[in-house]
Amino acid sequence: MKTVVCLMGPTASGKTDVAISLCKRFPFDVVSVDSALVYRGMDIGTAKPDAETLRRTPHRLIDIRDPEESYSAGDFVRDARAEIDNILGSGRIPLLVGGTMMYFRALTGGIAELPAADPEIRAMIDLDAENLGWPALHERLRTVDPDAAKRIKPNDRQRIQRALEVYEASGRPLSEWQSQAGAHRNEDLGFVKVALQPEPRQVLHKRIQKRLNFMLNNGFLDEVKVLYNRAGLTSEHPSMRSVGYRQLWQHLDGLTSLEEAGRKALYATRQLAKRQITWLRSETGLMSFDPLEAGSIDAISASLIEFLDA
RNA sequence: GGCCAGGUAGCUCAGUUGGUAGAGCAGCGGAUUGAAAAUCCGCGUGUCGGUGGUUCGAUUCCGCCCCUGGCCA
Repeated sequence: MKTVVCLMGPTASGKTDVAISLCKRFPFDVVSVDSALVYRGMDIGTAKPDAETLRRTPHRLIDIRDPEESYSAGDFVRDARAEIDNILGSGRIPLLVGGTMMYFRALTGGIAELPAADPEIRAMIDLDAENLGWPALHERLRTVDPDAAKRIKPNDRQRIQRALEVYEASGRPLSEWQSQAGAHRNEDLGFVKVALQPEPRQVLHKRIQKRLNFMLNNGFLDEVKVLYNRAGLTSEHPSMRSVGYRQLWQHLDGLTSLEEAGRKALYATRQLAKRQITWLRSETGLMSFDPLEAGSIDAISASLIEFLDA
């Protein structure tokens, strides 16, 4: 069984620094697990490692999409598996680093084979939702896929839409697809999971604030302006719904002051961190470390050596 | 100094014809199967500025005091 190391943690927990340190001690090659770092031209607001860092410590699955394109958990599982095989094939060890917990979950726990997203079907569902409201579409879902309707809340537009989309695209309910024995389980890989969890929460909040201020003082708004001025890009694109970008876009739309946009971006980042921490709590077999504690790198290294020798 | 408005949750505010109070935001907990930095679900955290009075009972009515903002001096 081949070992793959996962380094997970909430935003601003210092994952990149830890990854770089670990790369100096082990024959690791880094794969990014981040739904926002995949986009080109989104550098400052995503806290993407800078060019010099990437030159010294290459990260795979960064800058692989245009912001007008979308990327999905399914795409990630396919891409990540290819990169992992690549790294293993060269005799090195994959280090998966990131904060997109659903990507980790999909990779390590498997993800069902499903029809891909279909923009036309989504547009039609959006139109229906505008006329009827999401709870009505939830009722529609109940008739075609009662199991999914039971699971999905009447206001959860994204999941209602996805479930209806799958049914309309394939004629089979989402629940049926998902109950098929999990494809892409990657059971031939041994995932070693390391989590970075700074304590207490307030410390993470301070780091988030400091980092956001730094971004705003170092060209974040200009970066968003460039994206804002692109003819084909809208606030509806998944890339532009990212934390920070969304709020600054609203400011450029004249809906909020810059100050308010900054405040809202701060709130959104904290809430993101909270959701990431919730994912981590439900993760099993995790080795947790506080990255802000002295000697944490040594502690992580010591724990990893056991697994890497085996 | 005088007059007026206000002082209620971390913030912005609502409210109680007298029976110790509730929204939004923030925060906290949870869910999470091709948009996941997304999308949802749940939870009110409080000397109602202070003090004295009236009252069975005062955050609410009255007096005094303190604080903030505005107007007049």
